[in-house]
Amino acid sequence: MSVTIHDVAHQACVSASTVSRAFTTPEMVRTSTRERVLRVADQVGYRPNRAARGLITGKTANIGLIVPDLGNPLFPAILKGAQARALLADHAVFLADTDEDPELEVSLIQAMVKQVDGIVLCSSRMSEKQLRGVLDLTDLTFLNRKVSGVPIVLIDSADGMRQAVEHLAALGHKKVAYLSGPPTSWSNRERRRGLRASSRTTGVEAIELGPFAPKFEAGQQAADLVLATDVTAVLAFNDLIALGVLNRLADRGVAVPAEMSVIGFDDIAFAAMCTPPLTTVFIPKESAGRAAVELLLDWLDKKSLGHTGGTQRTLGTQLIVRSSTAPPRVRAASDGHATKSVRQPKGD
Amino acid sequence: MSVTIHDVAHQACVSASTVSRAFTTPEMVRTSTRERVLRVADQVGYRPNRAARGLITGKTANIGLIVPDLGNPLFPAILKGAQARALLADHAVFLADTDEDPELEVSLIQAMVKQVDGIVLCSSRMSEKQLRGVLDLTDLTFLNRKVSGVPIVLIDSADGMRQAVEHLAALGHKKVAYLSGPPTSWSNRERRRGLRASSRTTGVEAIELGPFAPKFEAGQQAADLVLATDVTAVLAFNDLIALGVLNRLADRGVAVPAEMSVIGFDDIAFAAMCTPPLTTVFIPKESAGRAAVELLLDWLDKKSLGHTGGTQRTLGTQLIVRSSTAPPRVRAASDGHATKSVRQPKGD
DNA sequence: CAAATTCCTGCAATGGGTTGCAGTGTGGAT
DNA sequence: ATCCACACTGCAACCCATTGCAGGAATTTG
Repeated sequence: MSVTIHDVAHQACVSASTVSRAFTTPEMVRTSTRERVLRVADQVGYRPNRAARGLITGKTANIGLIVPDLGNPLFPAILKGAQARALLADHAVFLADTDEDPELEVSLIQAMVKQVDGIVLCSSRMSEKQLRGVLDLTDLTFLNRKVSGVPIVLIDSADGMRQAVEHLAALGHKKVAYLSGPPTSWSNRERRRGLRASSRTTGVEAIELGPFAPKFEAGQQAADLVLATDVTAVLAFNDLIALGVLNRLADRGVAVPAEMSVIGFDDIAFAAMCTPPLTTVFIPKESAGRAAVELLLDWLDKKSLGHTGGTQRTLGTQLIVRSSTAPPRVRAASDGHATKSVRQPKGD
Repeated sequence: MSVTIHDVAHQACVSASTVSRAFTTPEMVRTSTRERVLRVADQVGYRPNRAARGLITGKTANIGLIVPDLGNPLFPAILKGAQARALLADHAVFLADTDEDPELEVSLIQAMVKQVDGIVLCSSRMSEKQLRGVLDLTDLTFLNRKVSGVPIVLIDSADGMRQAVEHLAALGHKKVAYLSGPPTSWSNRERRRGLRASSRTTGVEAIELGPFAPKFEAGQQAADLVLATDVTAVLAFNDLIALGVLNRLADRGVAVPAEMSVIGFDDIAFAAMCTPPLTTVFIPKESAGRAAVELLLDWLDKKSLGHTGGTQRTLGTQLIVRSSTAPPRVRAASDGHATKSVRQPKGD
């Protein structure tokens, strides 16, 4: 059936051990022998069976990746970065979509455990208790969730929010609404934190609406709630919600940005494609995916060398100003109310 | 480290064989013994190592899934369906993104082969020659590519094109442009075929532009080419291109649908969210993903029973009329030029 | 009561590859 | 010529689980 190490060994008139060494520890094999072995292996199309190798080495060269919803373009983008980085390290990736279900998340982790060296959890929806239950099953790395003792990649959402609020303040907005995301989301907590902080420093009054599911439809729903208030700008938990707001606002005949400014989060591809193009906080999605895989791989290396201690990497954000934000319609003439310092953005 | 079958065996005072049988062939084990074993297994958190099992059974309970570009929302949607279906059958999925590179596709297949029971290839970009090289490596199932002797899932793009052209004809369009996709894409060939056929039956003149990459930016580029012609409607290879056209048309001050009608393909989520909402040909993305996995799994079952013969499943499409299509501005009064029969659409 | 079943369980081989240890052969030093 | 170190290579055990086969106990049959 499949060509094994023994077939190659036989063809090349050496033992299986030698073939194995020719691949894994080439310096232990005489040059002439190694070349012959590799030539034969190439001819017969031999490729080592990773599962079998993993059985004995304890390393599978696979990693798992778990996301809440592939329907949110944020995750395919992260996934793309993660997969590319894994490929660089010659690792394959197992993918699972939990459909926002924490229990399914747990059981998918359990199912994966034996086939991977570690798992990257994106925006995990697990409860603290569930989380503790899986923490020692394998090596976990979290993206956008704060967990101590393990590698984590965080996105500085609070700073993104600062940029967004300062932008609105500079335009002259006095009162804005935040459309809150899932309560269990760390990103949402950070964005709220950033909102409160920059609300204080800029003097912009902020109210909170929600929570809303991170979906387009929830944004449509939210738009009407926003219109029932007297805010002149709205900050959405993510672009999907912001796009929904834009859509519903258009239906209601509210001009964006003339009558209402809208800001999203994530900078998914379509934020730039809609009308008006959405002002949004860019998140380095592929970088984050890459970083998470990198941290996981580093962690595995370090662990095998006896080191410990969690690693953390924080990625910056960048407000992308497009056409969904403008000064509020009713506004005093330029009164110098803009923020004192528009600080330099961090790099990606 | 990890808990093995022997740990359970020891704890339950039986042999490893018995533990194994308690899981795989319960009826061979006395009820009392089985219950004790399962209880112990549960207590110590034993989960069979699938890689080890696969080594001896020849089945890994994993499948691979390869897509050209996760950045195109079509593929995450397919992926989501595929993963859900695989989960039903208790299979895990390996994911790989080829970044539209056929050579990478080949090597990713090779890397996966030993760890999966079969692979689903979505819109494979491989040449015929490359394809033949990998066909006997493992069990392959194709989505949107015609290959003989293996299971395939096809989407009836030609019929989708018919619906689109008849729609335009009914609106009174006389001359339309098709923005061609990747030359190696089977879907593109089908759409062209459907175009030519329905061009004949409806009397609508069709010109072809391109080929274009299936990306937003290519659509922006295409829009100007379209404006240089005298067509009143444009059919894009996919929604990404259509959205790009919409975007550029808006920039050029061309009103859609008043001055130009635009139709896309795929019905990605954002087709409904943009302005104007895009008329597009719906493709059952998740169903297609599910179907591909189902066919692959069936095929593997059948094969182990000695059956052969490729299976094929064709999925229907459905034109979704939104607001990017309308009668052409300059048009004779209702002249009965509409198609004779607007046939019933096929189900998903 | 002995013999034949039936039922359950354990032994040992198996799958594909890795690795500690021992054995072979070569060349250099004495 | 003898001894030794060193570089290669092969043997066999091992990773974890499955499965054909055989043995032992319990039950049925004659």
